[in-house]
Amino acid sequence: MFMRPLKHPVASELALERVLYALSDSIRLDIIRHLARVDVATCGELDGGRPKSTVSHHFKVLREAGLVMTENTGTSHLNRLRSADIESRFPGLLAAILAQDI
Amino acid sequence: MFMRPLKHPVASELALERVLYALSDSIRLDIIRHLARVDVATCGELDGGRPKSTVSHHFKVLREAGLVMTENTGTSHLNRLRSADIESRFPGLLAAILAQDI
DNA sequence: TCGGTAGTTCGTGAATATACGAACAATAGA
DNA sequence: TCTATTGTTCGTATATTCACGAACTACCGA
Repeated sequence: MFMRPLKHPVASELALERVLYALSDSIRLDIIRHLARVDVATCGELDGGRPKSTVSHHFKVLREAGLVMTENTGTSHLNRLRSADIESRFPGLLAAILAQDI
Repeated sequence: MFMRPLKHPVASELALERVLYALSDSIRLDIIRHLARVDVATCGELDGGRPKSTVSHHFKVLREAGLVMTENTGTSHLNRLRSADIESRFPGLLAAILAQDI
C-alpha cells in the first residue's frame, strides 16, 4: 500500500558535525551541488553511472544529516536540497560551502 | 638531534572534502574553536583529559587537512589555526563554520 | 495480471577510522 | 647525567564506512 517512510530529521535537530561529515565525500558533495542548481532531481539523474545500491547509500547519509528531502512520487523519488531548513539551523553555512567551486 | 618535521600541506593544495571531514568530529571541532579564540595553544591545553595518543591522532588529522600548523618549540608544540591559508583557499568557509556556535 | 522501472534494504568483504597503552624522541632543568 | 615533561609513533582491537550484487517493495502501463 504505502512505502516505509524515509527518515528526515527536523531542522532543529540537525547536527553540525553530521552535516560536515555528509559533505566530506566527493560523491555526496557533487549531489548537493547538483541539487543546489536544479532544485529537484531523481536519484537516477544523480547516479553518475554508479550502482543503485551505492547511490542509495549516499542519499541515505545525506537524508539522515538533514541535507536532502526525498519525496516519494510514483516509482521515482524526488530529491530536494533542504535549503531553508539548513539556513535556519546553520545560517550562511551551506552558501559558504557551495561558494567553493573546486 | 632534530625531530622529524610534521607535515603541513601548502595552502593551494588544501582539499575541501578533507577540511570538512576534519571538522566533522566533535573533538576536532572543539580544538579548532578553541584555537580560533586563543590564537596559540599547546596540545596539552586542548586535550580535554584524553590520552595523549588520542589527542595526537586528532591533531594529525587537523594538520594533514591543513587546518592547524604545529610549531615545535622546546618540549611543547605550539598549535595555530591556519586562518589566512584557509581563507585564501576557501574564502568565508571557516568563518561560516565557526559562526555556528552550537 | 504481468512485466518493467525506480529505489531501498540486506549481506558481505575490504578499507578506514578510532581509542589507547606502550615505547620512543626531544628538550629543559636540577 | 638523570629525570620529568610534551608529544609522536607503533601496535592492536574495535567500530564505522564504503562498494556492490542480490533480493525486495512500490508503482505504473500494457
